[in-house]
Amino acid sequence: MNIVELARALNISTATVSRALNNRPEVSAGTRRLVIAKAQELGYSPSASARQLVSGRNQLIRLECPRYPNALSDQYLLEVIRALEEPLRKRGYALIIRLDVNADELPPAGQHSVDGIVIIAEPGTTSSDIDEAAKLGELPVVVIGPPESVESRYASFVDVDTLPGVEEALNYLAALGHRNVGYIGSGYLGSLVSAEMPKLMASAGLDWSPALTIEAGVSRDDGREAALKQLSLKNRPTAIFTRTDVLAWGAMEAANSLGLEVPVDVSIIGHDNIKISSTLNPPLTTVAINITEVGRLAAESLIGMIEDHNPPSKQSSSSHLIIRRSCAAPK
Amino acid sequence: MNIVELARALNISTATVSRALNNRPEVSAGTRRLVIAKAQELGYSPSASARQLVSGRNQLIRLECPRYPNALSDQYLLEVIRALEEPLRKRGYALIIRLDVNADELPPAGQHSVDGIVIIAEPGTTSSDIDEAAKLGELPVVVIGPPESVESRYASFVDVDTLPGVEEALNYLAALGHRNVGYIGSGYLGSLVSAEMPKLMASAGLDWSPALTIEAGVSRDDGREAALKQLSLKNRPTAIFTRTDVLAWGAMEAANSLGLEVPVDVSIIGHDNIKISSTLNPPLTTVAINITEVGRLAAESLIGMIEDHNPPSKQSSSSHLIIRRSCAAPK
DNA sequence: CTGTTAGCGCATTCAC
DNA sequence: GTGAATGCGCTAACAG
Repeated sequence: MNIVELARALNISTATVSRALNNRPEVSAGTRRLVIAKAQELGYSPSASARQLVSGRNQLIRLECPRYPNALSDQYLLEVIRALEEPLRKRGYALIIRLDVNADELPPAGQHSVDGIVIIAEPGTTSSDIDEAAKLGELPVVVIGPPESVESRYASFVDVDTLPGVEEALNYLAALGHRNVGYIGSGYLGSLVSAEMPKLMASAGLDWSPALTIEAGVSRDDGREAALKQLSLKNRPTAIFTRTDVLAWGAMEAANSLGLEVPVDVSIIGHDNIKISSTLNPPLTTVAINITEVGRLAAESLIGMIEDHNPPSKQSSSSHLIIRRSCAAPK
Repeated sequence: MNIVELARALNISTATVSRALNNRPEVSAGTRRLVIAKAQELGYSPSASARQLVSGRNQLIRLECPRYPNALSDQYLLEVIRALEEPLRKRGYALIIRLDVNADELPPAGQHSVDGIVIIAEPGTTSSDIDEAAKLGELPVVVIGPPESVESRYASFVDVDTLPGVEEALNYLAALGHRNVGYIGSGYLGSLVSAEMPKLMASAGLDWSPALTIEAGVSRDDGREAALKQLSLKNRPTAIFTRTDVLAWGAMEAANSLGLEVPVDVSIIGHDNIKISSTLNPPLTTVAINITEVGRLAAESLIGMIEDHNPPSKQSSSSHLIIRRSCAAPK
């Protein structure tokens, strides 16, 4: 069933059918109703490729994901995929997934053409990666969660403004009576949170010290090792804030292995509110980012760039503290 | 840069260019080299939609994933995606992801046309779902991990032959000296493993009893509850075999909460070898399925159906036991 | 082995 | 407000 058959069944021209189906203003309401009804009746569905051939668009979005090093980041990745896929699908776009992208294996041919690209940034993502993907503005691109240093005039950015949630977390710790709080970072170069930590801790009324700051990495093991170091200090922290829930999980294990009970002996706060965090023992108090919102913002800005030629934008999705049971007043 | 410009730059016809680029036999080797070199030089990449319009193919594969209920199944899902995407990409196919498919929201229009479909089966998948997706044989379909009862003449199937690994696991338990072994199933209706369990246990020399068999579900909580029941029995099992690692994880928690130490007081064997299983405490002995192989088999059979019109096939990827530290001789 | 040509299904001019 | 005609880039027949 193609547009010609549809038009013939209606005794009108293909041009009118096309206009009716594409919500063009130059068609009478009556004709449009007829066309739509008949299309439904006959089960007509337009050929994406023919449309693309003539219009240049193909309703395809590519998602580029870096290789993350461990299980839980994978889960986070899947949530992002979900959060993106749904709004895009509702707008008629399909998501092509490209996992584990390596710059070295990009056969310029063989690339499917797409209407836009979503790039999930990783620590190694650079500004020129972005510019290249955007082909200097020819192709709409939105970047999710870029490192601070990454910029591009050609792409939209959706980042996660973690600061409000982090502030909330530190204030909460201070309110519980903590002073001596450790920080375990994820090792992102130039991470805003890490950079701001001294200031943030100070304004929450906490003591910050370099000895209690470790840029660990992203895995549970990284978190465990870092926490092990901090908790073995003679002036050990009464609470630990970690840059990710995965690190927090590792920190919990470290505490347990040292015979310390969470939250009685040490409080732990994570960041990301990944699914598993509520099932840890004890359930992890954590800074929640709204991944669904991230996906929605990314999808909307991308569609805006594609359909309305919106200029690149910068948006943030915010964060807040979710209090569960991994924090208590210090002994 | 399109095929016409490329042809003009070479002073040959577009037909020859097309043939050279598509590895057709009717082209001289010299011409082919020239064409390929020039194409690279000029950065020519063919338009997928133009190609699809005339050839009917578009090098697109759709992956349909059901909504899984918990975090770890998500991780398993992502591994499958990885395992599929890589071989497909190498063959020039792109993967469209469709998450959380619900039968109720399939607008027949708006579906992107694809060359083939991969369906990850869930407990609720039925034979007619498959037939429908395959459009009675018009569209190549491969189903990964179907429930036993699902069949279709129109689709290929890749399932995970878990039996060898399960046998290995039970024999291992028997060799350690266990007799009284609990089984926690995932609740799949008509699951082969569950159905075969009495026989499998018997042939391993273990005692099977209905009281020690629970079809729990898929979540960690399900596993914990089921194990709690089994371990509270007065004649409690000295070992538990679970249908998934997630269930095993829950079972470990149950044991711990009862003051039982794994593996000293109770041995636990899981199934799936998901990433996290090696990081549990103790590291989980488990039956490993080869997800990468599953993805490869699925990709290959799908491409075979598409490109060589192979008939639907049935394949299995096998399994084997990975011994870590969650099992010991019974006290 | 290579060239010529005819569409694939659609959106879009330009007429009317 | 509608119809006729054109061409997007490519592959497949058919000729040579």
